[in-house]
Amino acid sequence: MSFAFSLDATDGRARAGVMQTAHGTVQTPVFMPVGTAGTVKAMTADAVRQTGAPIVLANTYHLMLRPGAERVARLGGLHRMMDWPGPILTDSGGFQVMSLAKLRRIDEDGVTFRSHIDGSAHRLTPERSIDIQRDLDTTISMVLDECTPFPATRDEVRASMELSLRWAARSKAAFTQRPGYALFGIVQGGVHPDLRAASAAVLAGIGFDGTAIGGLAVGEGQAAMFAVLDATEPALAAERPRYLMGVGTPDDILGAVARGIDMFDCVIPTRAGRTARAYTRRGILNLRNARFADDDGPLDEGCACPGCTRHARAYLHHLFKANEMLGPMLLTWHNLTYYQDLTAGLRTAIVAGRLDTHAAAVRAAWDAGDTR
RNA sequence: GCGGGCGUAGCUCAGGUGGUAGAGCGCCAGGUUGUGGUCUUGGAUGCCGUGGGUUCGAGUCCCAUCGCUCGCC
Repeated sequence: MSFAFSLDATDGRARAGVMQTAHGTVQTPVFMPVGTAGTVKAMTADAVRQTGAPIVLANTYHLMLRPGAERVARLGGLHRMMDWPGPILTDSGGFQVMSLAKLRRIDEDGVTFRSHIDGSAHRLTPERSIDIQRDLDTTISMVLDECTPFPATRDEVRASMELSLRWAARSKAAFTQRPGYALFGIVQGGVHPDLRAASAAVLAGIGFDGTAIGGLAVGEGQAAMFAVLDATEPALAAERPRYLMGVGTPDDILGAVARGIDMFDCVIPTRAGRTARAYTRRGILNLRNARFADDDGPLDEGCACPGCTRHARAYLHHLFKANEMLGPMLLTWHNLTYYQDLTAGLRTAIVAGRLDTHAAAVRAAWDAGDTR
């Protein structure tokens, strides 16, 4: 079984595809739940499967610090540890080094940093990141990149992007091809269309199984993000999956799918689930709000998750007020189910050639608001 | 019955020498985009037990009273 991606249908620039991997098949557009530390927080692997998610994320930085990549390998790899036989994509660690590590120094060869957990010193290079991801037995590895801060001057963005491209080439060289496994490159270039296009062209020359777009949703705003996608998409090969890293809100996903993006990951549904925020067909609800104390109805009519079919809003409200862990569990389950339903609906609409009208209807329901 | 202590925000309590009240928690609401179940930003709330007195002015001083509490009988 070799890694493969093919398109079932297109609608404008939007695509409905299928990704074949060593660990299973993934239909796109797809939303990948984030399981940073080898767990989708508050969820059993079985629960994640029941939301419909075909693939999950894990993180190189976090797992190399704890429990350690070699230990994961000795214990049989991430799939076995997590009870997740399906595909796993791991972030390379570059983003976390920037956002979490205490002291960090970037040089041409890599990045030196201190653990945010215990202050211990570590070194991450493109080669080391790829080795770790192989130890983890991740299905889709990501090249080590530098997530360019925002805002930054054009010169800073260019220098950062070029460093990421050199690291991408080294990552490719360090990656061992195995059937059904993949390595994705990452486009950087800030909000500059020409830098984005140039970055994508270089990555295409190196040759990756898929292309990620990184460095977005970092404060530039949705309009600027969409402008970057518009500028980048023409430079991306049609026969490779495109992955918009770290994005985003349901509305971000609607707009990005229409602009030719196939894959997403984001902490929003899981983190929001832990903080009582529910994403529903009728918009966003904060279940801590007192207005739900006596609300006997379902959280989101039309959702088949346990929180919606077996409990009332009032119970979910109570769980959060009482700080009971079942609250985050049920709401994470719901939010992930909602995101899966959202992307599945987009896929169906693309296949039917009616993405625009479908997306308009989805947005109209959000705008109508919660009418209870 | 006698002696001591205490009664201030929903809760626990701060409020030298008198100048019309604060904190923490809770409550109400917001933020969170390649994850710290984290953190954070706002907001509302007081017959300062009650009744008198002194004073220009009392949560603060005086008297009485009610309630709670500890000890002794």
